[in-house]
Amino acid sequence: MTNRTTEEPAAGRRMRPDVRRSLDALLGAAAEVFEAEGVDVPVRRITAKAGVGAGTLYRHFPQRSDLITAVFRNEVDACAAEAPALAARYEPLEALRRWLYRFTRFIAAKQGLKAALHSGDSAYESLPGYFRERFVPALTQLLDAAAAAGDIRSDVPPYDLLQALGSIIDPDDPAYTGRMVELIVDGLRYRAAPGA
Amino acid sequence: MTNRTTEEPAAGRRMRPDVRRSLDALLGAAAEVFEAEGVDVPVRRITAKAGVGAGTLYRHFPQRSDLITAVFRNEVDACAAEAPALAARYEPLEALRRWLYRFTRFIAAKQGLKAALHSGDSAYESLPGYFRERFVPALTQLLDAAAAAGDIRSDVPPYDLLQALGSIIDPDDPAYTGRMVELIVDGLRYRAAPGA
DNA sequence: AACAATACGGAACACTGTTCCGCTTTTGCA
DNA sequence: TGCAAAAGCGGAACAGTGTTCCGTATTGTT
Repeated sequence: MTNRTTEEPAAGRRMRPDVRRSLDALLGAAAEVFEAEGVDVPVRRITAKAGVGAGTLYRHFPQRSDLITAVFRNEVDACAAEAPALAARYEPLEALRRWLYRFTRFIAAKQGLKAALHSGDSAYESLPGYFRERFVPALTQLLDAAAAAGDIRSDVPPYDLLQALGSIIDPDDPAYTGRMVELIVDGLRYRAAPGA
Repeated sequence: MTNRTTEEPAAGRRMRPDVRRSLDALLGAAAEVFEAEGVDVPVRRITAKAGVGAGTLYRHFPQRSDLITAVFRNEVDACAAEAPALAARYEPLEALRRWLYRFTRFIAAKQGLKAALHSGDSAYESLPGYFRERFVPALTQLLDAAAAAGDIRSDVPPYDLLQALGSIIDPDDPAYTGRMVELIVDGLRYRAAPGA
């Protein structure tokens, strides 16, 4: 895997080769280190692995969260993209349930990501924005379909659910996480408008 | 308020007066600083306010969480103690709902406490233990009563609920928090065993 | 080939939590 | 009461963090 960065050459200008090298090295190193040790890893470990100075990292990623979103962008998109696929293959309620599981597994797999999302630390400020932007439309589609089918209520804001599930998730206890997904789905079903 | 520490003189021995002085100063300073700036405040701020050295703090509270539990002990107990009171005054389901609100408000009021509870940081290890020990019995009573009345299902572990609510709470958005409490209560009602 | 613009590396800084130790206070005992 | 031993104290010192800054190296342009 050549690991080319997806970063756009700002304003049409070609990217300097040394910039591309550092960027690729940083993203590659960060991906490996995040996977192994979580997103809370010290910056020095990333720069060392990338063979790059601290200044280089901060010029490209002024906020820590910029690096994280860059690293996880593809996987976030993939998770969001599964919503339409599930909606096509399953009944509305079942599609919703499956995607919620998929979502929890995604967050749980990224060590420390959950804490970063909800830390309130200003270094992670831009992180929820990207997640919201991608996941809300995906979930909205599933909720609308299930509500139209009369399976669930329609007055719960999608972002509420993402926020709530994203907080609840315990990466070390998938069984507990699963029980809570079911409990919340049941909560959605409690006041379903019958028929469609 | 004289702010005498509640710490027991270990093994019956009387407490040295200088120990009592440092302990009281630390607990008083920590309480004020936690209130104003949250539990994540640097230790130096606490020791400075208490007029005490760092060594003194660490001898009395080897873990950061020891200081936090000591400071919040009374309030935790007060919150737990409201469960029986509510159970006596309201219908089972209403008592449960009210206590859950009370619980969320308690956690939300303590800046940074929520993050500390779920941070996974070893410095906060002993924190969930105390909370669990106090809150689980309180909540169990309410859940059992509501289940016996046929209002809610009976297969949800109390600690699951505490954990889930404790994570969901957003101190800056009480409305959202309230919606989630209601959603979870509805989830509990969805599979209620009818009658009692 | 020479120059300007850009980016690089890593030392330096500021701020954490935590440990360690010389000194002071208190206690127990004669 | 006087005095040695024990216990506790304060704060300097250490280690590890994120972040900035700047002299040097690389690249694009003429």
